[in-house]
This record gives sequence, structure tokens and C-alpha cells, in this order.
Amino acid sequence: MALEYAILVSLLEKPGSGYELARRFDRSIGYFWTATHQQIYRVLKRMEGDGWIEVREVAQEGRPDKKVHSVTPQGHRALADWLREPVEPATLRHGLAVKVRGAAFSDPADLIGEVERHRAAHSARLEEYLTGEARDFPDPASLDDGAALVHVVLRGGIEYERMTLAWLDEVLAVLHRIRAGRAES
Amino acid sequence: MALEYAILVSLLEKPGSGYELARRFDRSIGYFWTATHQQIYRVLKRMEGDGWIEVREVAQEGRPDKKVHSVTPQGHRALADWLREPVEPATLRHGLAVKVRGAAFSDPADLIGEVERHRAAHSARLEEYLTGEARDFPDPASLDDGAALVHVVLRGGIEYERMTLAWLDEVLAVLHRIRAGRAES
DNA sequence: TCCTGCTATGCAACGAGTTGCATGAACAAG
DNA sequence: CTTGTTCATGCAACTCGTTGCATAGCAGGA
Repeated sequence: MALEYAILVSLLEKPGSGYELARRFDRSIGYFWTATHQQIYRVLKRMEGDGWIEVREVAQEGRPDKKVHSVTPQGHRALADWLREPVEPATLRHGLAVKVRGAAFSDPADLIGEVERHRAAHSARLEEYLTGEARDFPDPASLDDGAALVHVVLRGGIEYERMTLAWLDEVLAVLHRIRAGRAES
Repeated sequence: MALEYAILVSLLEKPGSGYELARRFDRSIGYFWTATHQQIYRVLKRMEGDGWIEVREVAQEGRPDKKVHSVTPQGHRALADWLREPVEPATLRHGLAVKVRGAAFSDPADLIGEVERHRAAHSARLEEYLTGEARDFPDPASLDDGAALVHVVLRGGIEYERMTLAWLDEVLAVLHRIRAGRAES
């Protein structure tokens, strides 16, 4: 399980509360590993029990107190160990691919709207990435080590979205062709 | 949940036993939706209860009897309904991306072997896809509707692997550059 | 004033997915 | 003759992930 480690990375980048972590998992780190606040709170508790993180209660004005978590040396070591361990090459689960294959047993034209919906979502995601890249990495040629690593991960996201958009266009072309072929017969 | 529907698609392509389905989920359909035999047997039972599939016991020589499942008209309808429903745009969980970001807090050179391992796995997967494409779609220009849909899904797999390989090479370049920079200081 | 929304944490229950194990018959390799 | 592999189905126990709900203070707008 990688959630523990995703949390360690995020807390090393900047300590924070469970709530703040949940926000980050809606953005940045969340683009590559998703988690809800429930999972996060549960795992934080376990990690605290394991001595990977420590908690400091911080009183705030105008809002509830929060528990700020930070990584202990043991936690840091656990992350370093995990980096050296092999990790399973990402099982992908692509519901849309299942639908495309299923379309052969139904009316393929029914899928066009759905594919366009996905296209719009991926297009928006690509824009987000590109905006973030322009903002955070205006000069990609001169980055320190940490920034270079964050940047290359973002570059992966960008290329993934571009590839996906191109594929969705291919799918749409096939669906339109099938519809045209059926209309004329 | 899409497992039911992935099973429906697979059984519409060809009826089969739970065991045979489990084999298929190691290949073809499994490239886009994974499942273990446990999940499959459990879901098959539920689907039978819902009247989506029907079971016929087939005696075999030299091996245990099997229960061949096939899709009922209700199951077919359930699939058609699902195709029209929106499906969540695939949450991706990329453990390697988490590791790359984590490498900033450890020795990035430790990751090189791991990234190369992934590169080899994706390279092998790409070869599989290309072999399959050459075998099953020697003339992609003239395909019937069903084959065109299967082919476009496979094309997605191919482009995904190509994109991933290019990204892994970028990651390796960054890791090597960091290692070189640290060695000289 | 009331309602909505944000920050902040958490419980309880459920459903999805994994792991380990068991059974039992056939066949091939050593 | 034993061991390992494939075919074939399944139980039990567990972890992971999701959903719904609860609480509670404060801010801002209708």
C-alpha cells in the first residue's frame, strides 16, 4: 500500500493537518494517488502508532483547532526503505475501454456523448497541468533536484492527458464511422 | 462498479466458465480491467441471482466439470443501460510517481533500478500488444464494427505504453543528471 | 435571523478487492 | 514414484476504499 508513503512525501514537503492533507489529495499529489479524508485520518492514526509521524495540536483563531502532523526520523527511514522496494506496475482500470468493447453489443452511437464527456474532462485536466507548469516551472532548464523531480512527474501527467485526448479522438472517429455506416444501410 | 459489465462483455464475446473468465482477465480484457478468480466467482453468483446470466453444467473428459455461463436478454439489456450511464473518469494511482516525488527526500540514485524494472515491464507489454495487433488486425483498414472497436481499444493500450516508456526515459534522465551533479560536488 | 459554506475531526457500516487455503482429478517431467 | 502444473470451484478472513452521518465554531450573504 502506497497511501502511507504518499502521506509521508506530502508531510515532508510541508507538515499539515489531516484536513490539509485531504485538500492536497484533491490536487497535486492527488493527481497520482487519490484518497478521501476518511482514509487519511485512519492511516494517520496508524502511522502515529507506528512512530512514523508526530502530532502537535495547534489552536487557531476563528476556526477549530487542528492537529499538525510531521514526519519523524523513523518515518523518513520508512520512506527511504520503501523507495528501494519494488512496487507493482500500476494496475489500470479503464471503465471507458470496457464500454468501448461493450458497444459492439449495443448501439455504438450511444457512447458518443459519454466519450465526449471524458474528452472534456481530460482536456480540462490538461489545461490545469499546463497552467501549473507555467506558474511553477517558468524556467525548466534550471531547477534544483527536488523541483526537477516534481517537474518530471507533472510532465508525465501532461503527456498522459495528451495521449488520452488523442486516443479519445480515435475512438470518436471509429464511433462516427460506425454510425455513418449503419445510417446508409 | 464495472466488473459485472466487463464480465458481460467477455461472456457476450464468448460464453465460458469462471475459470476461463479468470484466464481472460489475465490477458485481453484484463489489460483494461483486472480481477482475481475470487472476485469473478462471487460476482458470477450475484449476476446469476439477478438473472443477467444463466449457467449450464458441462461434463468434460480428463478434467473437472465446468459451469458455462452465458448472457441472458436481461443481462444484455443491463449492459446497454450501463453504456448510456456516465462512468467516473478513471482515478489513476501511480505508485511510481509517488516514489519519484519521494526521491527528493532520499538518494534519488536508489530509484534508478526500480525505474528500469518498470521500463522493462512496459516494454514487454508493448511488445505483447504489437504482436497481438499484427496477429489479429493484419489489415486495419477493413474491419467490421466489432473488430474496429476491439482494435481501437488495443491502439489505446499501445499508445499508453509508448507514452509511459517515453516518460520513464525522461525520469531516468533526471535521476542520472542528479546523480552526476552530486558525484562531482 | 437563518441558511449556506468552510475548517476540522471522527464514527459506523458497507462494499470492493486481496490473500491464504482447501479440494480433487488429470497429466507431464524428473 | 514423486513432484509440479493445469483445470476448476469455492470458503474464510482480512484490508482497503466509499458513503452517510455527526459535531462544532465561525464567516458571510439573503
